[in-house]
Amino acid sequence: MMPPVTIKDVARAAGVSPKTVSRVMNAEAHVRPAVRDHVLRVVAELDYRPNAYARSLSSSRSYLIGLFFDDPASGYAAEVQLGAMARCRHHGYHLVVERIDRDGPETLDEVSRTLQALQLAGVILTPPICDWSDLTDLLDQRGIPVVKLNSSRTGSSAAVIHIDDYQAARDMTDHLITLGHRDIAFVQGIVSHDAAGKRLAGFCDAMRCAGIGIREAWIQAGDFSFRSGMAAGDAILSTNDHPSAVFAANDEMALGVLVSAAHRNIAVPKALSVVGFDDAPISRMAWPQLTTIRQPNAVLASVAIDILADPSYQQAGDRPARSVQVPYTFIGRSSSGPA
Amino acid sequence: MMPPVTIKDVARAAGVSPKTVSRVMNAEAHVRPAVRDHVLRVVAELDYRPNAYARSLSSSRSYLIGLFFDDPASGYAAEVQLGAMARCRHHGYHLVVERIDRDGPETLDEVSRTLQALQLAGVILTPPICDWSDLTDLLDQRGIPVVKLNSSRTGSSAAVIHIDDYQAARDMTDHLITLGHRDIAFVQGIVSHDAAGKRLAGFCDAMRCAGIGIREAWIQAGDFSFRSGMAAGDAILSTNDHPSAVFAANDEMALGVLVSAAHRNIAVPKALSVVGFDDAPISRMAWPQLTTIRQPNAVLASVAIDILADPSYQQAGDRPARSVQVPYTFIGRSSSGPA
DNA sequence: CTTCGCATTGACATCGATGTCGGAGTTGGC
DNA sequence: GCCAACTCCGACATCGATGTCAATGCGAAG
Repeated sequence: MMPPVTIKDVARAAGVSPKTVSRVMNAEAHVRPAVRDHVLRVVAELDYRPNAYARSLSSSRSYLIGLFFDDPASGYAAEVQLGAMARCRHHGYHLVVERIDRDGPETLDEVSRTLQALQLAGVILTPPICDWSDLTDLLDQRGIPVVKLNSSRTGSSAAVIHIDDYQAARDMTDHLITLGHRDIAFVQGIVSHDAAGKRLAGFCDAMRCAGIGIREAWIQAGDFSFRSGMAAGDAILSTNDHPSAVFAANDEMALGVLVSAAHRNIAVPKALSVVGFDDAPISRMAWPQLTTIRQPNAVLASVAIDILADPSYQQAGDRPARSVQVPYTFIGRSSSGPA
Repeated sequence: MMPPVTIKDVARAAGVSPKTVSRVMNAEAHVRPAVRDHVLRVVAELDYRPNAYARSLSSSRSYLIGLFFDDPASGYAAEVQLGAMARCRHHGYHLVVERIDRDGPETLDEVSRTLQALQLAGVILTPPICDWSDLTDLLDQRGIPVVKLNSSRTGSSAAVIHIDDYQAARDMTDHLITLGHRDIAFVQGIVSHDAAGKRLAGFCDAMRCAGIGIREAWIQAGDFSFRSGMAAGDAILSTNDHPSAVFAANDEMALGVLVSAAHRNIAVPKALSVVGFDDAPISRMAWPQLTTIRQPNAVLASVAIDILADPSYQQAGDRPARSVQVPYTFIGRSSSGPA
């Protein structure tokens, strides 16, 4: 438990000034290769690690990136976190995770406090809070770089990273149509989410292009939760002429539909095909396993970190409005079958 | 995007010295109530928030607490995080989440770098890494306060927080026995986990106390994963004289058993009772819903934060070896029924 | 009325790094 | 052979807070 090694210790041991050590640590130009190597050797020898606080204080940069969630208890959040963490480490950043409760009375104040206290180098916003304008305004106003995941709504100066939800939903719908289904129900997510809207649109357009009518009663509301999926399933499956397939806008709701079907002894996929979206871990724990769309959330998060860690993106002012689209994958499993 | 308000600004506006403002912000003694109130008013007016980096640098305290995970993608991790975050906010701390890959070649080095760079005020360790001695040694050596969750192994100077896994497993086993089951199988977790061992012991003792023999083949290995639960289910249920109940050491594995049973058209709970442990979110998404033991992970995490935030616990040296036990709850749902 | 003690306050150094700037040494073009 | 330009490096101030310590003011004790 000796006091940590400081830059002065290194400087003394290497016979140079602290400033030179600093230059070496930051890979700046104008250091003779011989000196650089020598310093690096001493650094390795003493196992010197610059103090992030001191660095931040003097350079007014930060080595902390914020990851803001509304619901950190979802598999989605976990996946994003994993991807972000791995990439952070690569860039020498660390991840500060905060729960943002949109309905909490003091949430904005808390965020404000966090921002000023930690001077975050950037923030990653996930749905649904990425579309909360009070929050994005606050971040903009402080000039903090922001990347939004799973939302293609640019609006503010934030970068956005997403998959092509619209096309993915079309693909999935086409999958069902190709299997011979014509009576297809859809369980919506929270319609104010950008992605949820795109998924619904993809479904509708696929149906329209195939010349299949959409029955009003078969478009059910939902909020991405298991419970709402079950309720939707109950509504859809309660009559005798239920559809032959249900497309839920995410896996949790699909699971709800699955349970609702089990409740009624409707065999899946024999009497009913159920498909989801996201490829959440639970989609493999269901019975039968869910056909779904793999949304590579960890990859989305890595890309977000890459953007935030990019020095050219750190400058305040006019950040380029970037929009990155990441490819998705169709995952065929056993919950869908021929009509 | 004006520069942030500093302590000097407040001092000037209030007509006092920065030091006095500092005293007020830290609730130190020796400030006249009138002055204190006045300063607080100015602080509120200017919306001043002390810079955490500067604070840490000068006081060599830290406002960051580390939360270390092996597998951040589990529901368990999410729950812990939520509890920890809420409590951190209450104490004015922030949570830095790091994934610790025990098998990664440079993991210890990474951790070491993080520790020195961030000077964490404390670290929360979750299973299984809470029992990784190389890691705990590293933390001890740096004098960083540690709290371990879900492990009652004290060993080092760390505090431990856990439920009574042994008694909970006995309760659950008694529940099955009371329902009339005598042929009961058990799916183990990773035996090196402290909690997993306790759960097995609880099961065995409950059986022994009831005078019921344990069949060797019905104690199956597992690693807490869904997949391993399914494999265990396959092994247990493949013969015609399968047990009438299966107790899995966590919910994910119980779900695996459930799927294995569905695969064989064994009706649950009619022909087979399946119970789990943890009350993970998925336990409610299963069909039928799982009977389980609620382990209040968020509460465990809050307690951990309370301990770490306790100033008396911050001092290096001889920390009291604390061990806190938190109550669990039996949750009866529909996956278990009379034999 | 003096003196001691305590509560209150501020001046100044400090934490560990980086920004600025200027000086010394080198190169190169004329 | 001289001046410009450039490379390399260190002295010093600075970031925004807190620790230390001395100065001040006040009431109570002598």
